[in-house]
Amino acid sequence: MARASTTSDAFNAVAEPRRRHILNFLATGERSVSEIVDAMEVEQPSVSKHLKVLKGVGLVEVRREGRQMLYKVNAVAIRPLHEWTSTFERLWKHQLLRIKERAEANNAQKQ
Amino acid sequence: MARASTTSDAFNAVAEPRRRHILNFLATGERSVSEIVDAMEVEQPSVSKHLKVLKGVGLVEVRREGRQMLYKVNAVAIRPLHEWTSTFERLWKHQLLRIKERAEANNAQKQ
DNA sequence: TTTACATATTCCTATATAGGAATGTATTGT
DNA sequence: ACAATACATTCCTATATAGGAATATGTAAA
Repeated sequence: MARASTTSDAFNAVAEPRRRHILNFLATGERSVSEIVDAMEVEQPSVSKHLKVLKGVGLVEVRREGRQMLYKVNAVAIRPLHEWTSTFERLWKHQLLRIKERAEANNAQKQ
Repeated sequence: MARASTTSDAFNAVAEPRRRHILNFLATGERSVSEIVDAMEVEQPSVSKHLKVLKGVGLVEVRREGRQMLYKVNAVAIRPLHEWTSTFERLWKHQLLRIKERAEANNAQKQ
C-alpha cells in the first residue's frame, strides 16, 4: 500500500515544511497568494497547490477580493494537533526534571 | 519530486496514524513489541517498521531485555510539535471567543 | 545443539504525492 | 473587445513510502 493521503487530515498536511511556512506566514494575518509567493521562495503554482491541500483539511479559509484571493489561518483546526501533543506534556516535564536533577547531583559531587 | 521523507523529522513521523497509536500506547509506559502488536491490529513486521521510523527521528528509545525489545516514548522529541502548534493558540482562542460572542448576541436578540 | 520464541529485515508492489512546465480561468483596466 | 493581472489546474515524472510475504537474526530453553 501507499502512504496515507496528505489531504486526509491536519497531521499529514502540516508534515510538509512549506505548508508549515505558509501557516506561519498567515499567522500574521490575512494574505494574498502573491504575498505568500513573495514571502516564500516557491513558484506560484506550487503555493496554490499547497493552499489547496491546507484548505482541503480546513487549515485555511479563502475569500476573493477583486483579482486576489485572500487566505487566512483557521486556527481551531490546529487545536487537535496541539491537544494530541499535550497528552505527552506530563512525560517530557518529568523527563526534563530528571535531567535537571542529575545535573545538580553531578555538580554537588564535583564540589 | 516526491514528498518529504518520513524519516526526516517528527512532523512526518507522526503524520502516520498507526505511529500515533503506538506513541499513545507507549505513553502508558515501556512496552515490548509483542505487547504493541497485541494492542494494535497490525502485523508484527509492520509494527517493527513503524518503530524503526519512530526511533530514527528520536521519538522512541529501546533497550533489550532477554528476547524482548522494550520501547518507550522519548517525550521531549514531541515538544517541538507542541511548540509549533502553540504559536497558533492565541489565534484560536480569539476565534473561539468571537464565536461565543456571536452566539450570545444571537440569543439576546431572540429574547 | 536443536528448538522455540521474539523481533528485525528484505523484497516486492501499488500509490500518493511534490515540483516543473504549460495552460486555463476569472477579474479588472483601457 | 482586448490586454494585463492574479490564481488555479492539468499533465508528467521521480520517488518515498506502507503493507504483505518470506526470511533472517538474536536469545533463551531443552
